[in-house]
Amino acid sequence: MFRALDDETRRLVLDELAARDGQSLFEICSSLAMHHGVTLTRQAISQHLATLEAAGLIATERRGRTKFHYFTPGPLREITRRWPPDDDGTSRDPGEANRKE
Amino acid sequence: MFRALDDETRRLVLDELAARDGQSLFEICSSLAMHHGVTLTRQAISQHLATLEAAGLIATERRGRTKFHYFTPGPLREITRRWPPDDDGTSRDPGEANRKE
DNA sequence: TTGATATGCAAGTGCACACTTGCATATAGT
DNA sequence: ACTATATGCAAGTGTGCACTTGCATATCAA
Repeated sequence: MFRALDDETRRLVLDELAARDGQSLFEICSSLAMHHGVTLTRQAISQHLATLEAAGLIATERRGRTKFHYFTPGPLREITRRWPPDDDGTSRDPGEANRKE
Repeated sequence: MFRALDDETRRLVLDELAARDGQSLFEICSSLAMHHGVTLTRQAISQHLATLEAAGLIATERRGRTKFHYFTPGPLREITRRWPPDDDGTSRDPGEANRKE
């Protein structure tokens, strides 16, 4: 799952599906090219989709010769579950102790 | 940041610091060995800490010859900010429930 | 100073992954 | 049947990263 998120193309795919769910492979390809200037081959995107599906971040549904993809953000909750926000009770300090990057 | 999370050792480091904040490099090394059976060289852990610091996930404070490390989970919030929980119940994919894993 | 502690820098190795190319498979329309 | 559409499988390539080894630097105590 963390590995699936460690790729900007895959993160953009999630963005695209979050914006418009249920796209096919070709639709995702053109959407990525349109909105984000990603010019990868169809096979590359297909492999990314397989990775995302293996991570449980997207679900697929096959209808006829087309495969539709849906964003399933469930696994993302594992992150905040593992490292919950450091809420020490005090009001949220906008200063936020570290000021780098 | 996502790349920093894409490594089990680094995730365990975050777990360790979340459990006991302000550990030194050697303390982290022994903690990882004790609790998780991680037997890496000190330099390897040091490189991981540098990666985590570059990602803004930990902050360091040098006192004397010792460097203390603190967990700063702020950047993790970017994840839920980018893909907020899908709480609208209008999913149009029937049978979309996670059935894998 | 000498010696022990705690960390930093740099080069080398092996492997995993992103991407491509080429061919195969399945479905829909005529 | 034939053709176009939509996706899948498999092998090859290049690069980045995790980890190690070796040496250097900085701080504390005697």
